[in-house]
This record gives sequence, structure tokens and C-alpha cells, in this order.
Amino acid sequence: MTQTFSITELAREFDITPRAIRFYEDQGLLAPARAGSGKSRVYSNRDRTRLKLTLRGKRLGLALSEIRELIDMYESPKDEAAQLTKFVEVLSSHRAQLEQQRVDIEAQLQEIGAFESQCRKRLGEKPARRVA
Amino acid sequence: MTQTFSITELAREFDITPRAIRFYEDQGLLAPARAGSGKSRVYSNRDRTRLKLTLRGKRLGLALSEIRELIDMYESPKDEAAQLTKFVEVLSSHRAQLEQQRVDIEAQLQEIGAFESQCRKRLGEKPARRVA
DNA sequence: CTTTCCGTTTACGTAAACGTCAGCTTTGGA
DNA sequence: TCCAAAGCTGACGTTTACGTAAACGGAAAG
Repeated sequence: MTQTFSITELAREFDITPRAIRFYEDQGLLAPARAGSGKSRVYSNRDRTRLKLTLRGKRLGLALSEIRELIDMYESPKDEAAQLTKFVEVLSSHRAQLEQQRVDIEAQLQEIGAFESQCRKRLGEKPARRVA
Repeated sequence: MTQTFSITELAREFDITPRAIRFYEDQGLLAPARAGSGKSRVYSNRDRTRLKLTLRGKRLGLALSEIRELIDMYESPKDEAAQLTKFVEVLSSHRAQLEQQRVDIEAQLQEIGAFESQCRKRLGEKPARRVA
């Protein structure tokens, strides 16, 4: 257990460059341990998870600064009521944005479906698998 | 019918700046008519729709160049089989991306829901409305 | 021991998507 | 008639998210 990763391992796994990973660290999204006199970065499973969350946030169109705030909030203890309340507010706004995106995606998928079936009709093929 | 809009009308409606709209035109996303010796832009309903599609694409994290390609494809005649086939391919890749985003969003929403209910519990409130 | 990786820091470069002037018409009102 | 609001065209500035190059260190293999 307590598996660790090198920067290039993570880079390959998530198909990004080491440069990007270091940049995320500069932006406060990661804080890997260091090892060796060369100070090479050593990533824990927790670091890996943070990276995964970061990339997910990116796919959702969030800025790195927003992702950092969100992850920090998720991981912070959250004890005082004031902080908790603010946290809930942020979550709510984040949720609103996500739900808007969900609507956009459904609309987009439907248009695609319409166009695609029309295309296939012209091509004389069978219609595509339905998308649930 | 055949309603038209000024640039500021559209800007207000979609809560963006005229500068952004002109920029989208520079990028080939819009091509409004011109009127008067001042050459002011006149937007048709079709222009408005293109703008709406553009903003939706942005919310989904697409680059303006990608949005332009997609819109152009949707609107182009599409007659030759080769073009049609390529079009279907692009649509398929676009759909794959959208479905990945859908997965991301669902995961994100679920985490949010978990954290939020925990927060509310600590705050002694009632749990939030379920999200479908 | 030298070469070859892998890794590090520092720093400048860049593409995308506008913001922000500046300077110049045009057009509807008082 | 004169002004203000609205629009136009450059053109330069800015932020984000890295790319890329320079110059160096440790470690392992031949």
C-alpha cells in the first residue's frame, strides 16, 4: 500500500505533460513530497486523486483557480458555521452551473442525433444506436 | 416577422459585451448584415440563433474555432458522400466528448450532494431537495 | 568515467478571448 | 443647430494555461 508515483508516471497515465503537472503545483493544486538530494517530486495516492479532480474540473470548463478553491473546500475540516454556510453557497452555485451544462449537453446531443440520422439516411445506412 | 436586433440588444439579452459579439464576428461565427452609411450591424433571427449556439458551445468548454467548425458543418449543404462520412465522424467524436462531460457532471453532482448533506447536518438544517 | 536518462529551476514565449482605450461617424432629440 | 448616445475601426493590453529552451544535478549502465 501507500503507493507512490513519479511525475512522468502520472503524466503518462493522464496523458498530460510533466510541465502541466508542475504548473498545477505552482497554482496550489498539488503539493507532492520530495525525495533524494535532487528533490524529485513524489506523488501519493491522495495527490493522484487531486490531479484527477483537477482534470475533471478542467473538462467541465472550470478555471484552475476555481478548481483549487473547490478542492481546498472539500478537504478542509469545515467546522465553523460561517465557513460551512459559505461552502454550501459555493456548492449551490457550482451545482447550478453543472445543471446548466447538463441541459446544454442534452440539447447538443439531440441536435447531433437529428443530424446524424439525416446523414445516415442520405448515406443509405442503418440508423445509429440510440443514446439512452 | 423577420425581426432584427442591434448589437447592444443582443449584448443585453445574452449578458455579454458588444466587443465580444464583434470578436465572434472576427472569428467567423457571425456575419450580420450592415445598414446605414455608418455601416451598423443588423442581426437577423438566424444570427441570433448562431450567437446562442456559440454561447452554449462556450459553456461546454469548446474553443471558438471548434464552435465555428461545428456550426458551419450544421449549416453547410452536405451533399457528397465523403463529406457526409467525415461529418458523421466529427459528430461521433463530439458526442463522445459530451458523454464524458455528462459522466463528469454526474460524478461532480453526487460529490456535491454528499458534502452538502453533511454540511447541513452539521448546521442542524434539513437536507436539501434531491436533484433527480 | 563518461554517457544517458530523468528530474529540477528559471525564464521567456504564445495562443485564445476578450478588455480597454483612442479617434472618428451617425443619428435622434432638446 | 448642437449635443449625447450608439456604433465603427484599429490597436495595444491582459489573463490563463501551459510550451519551450537553457542550464544544471543525481543515478545507473556500459
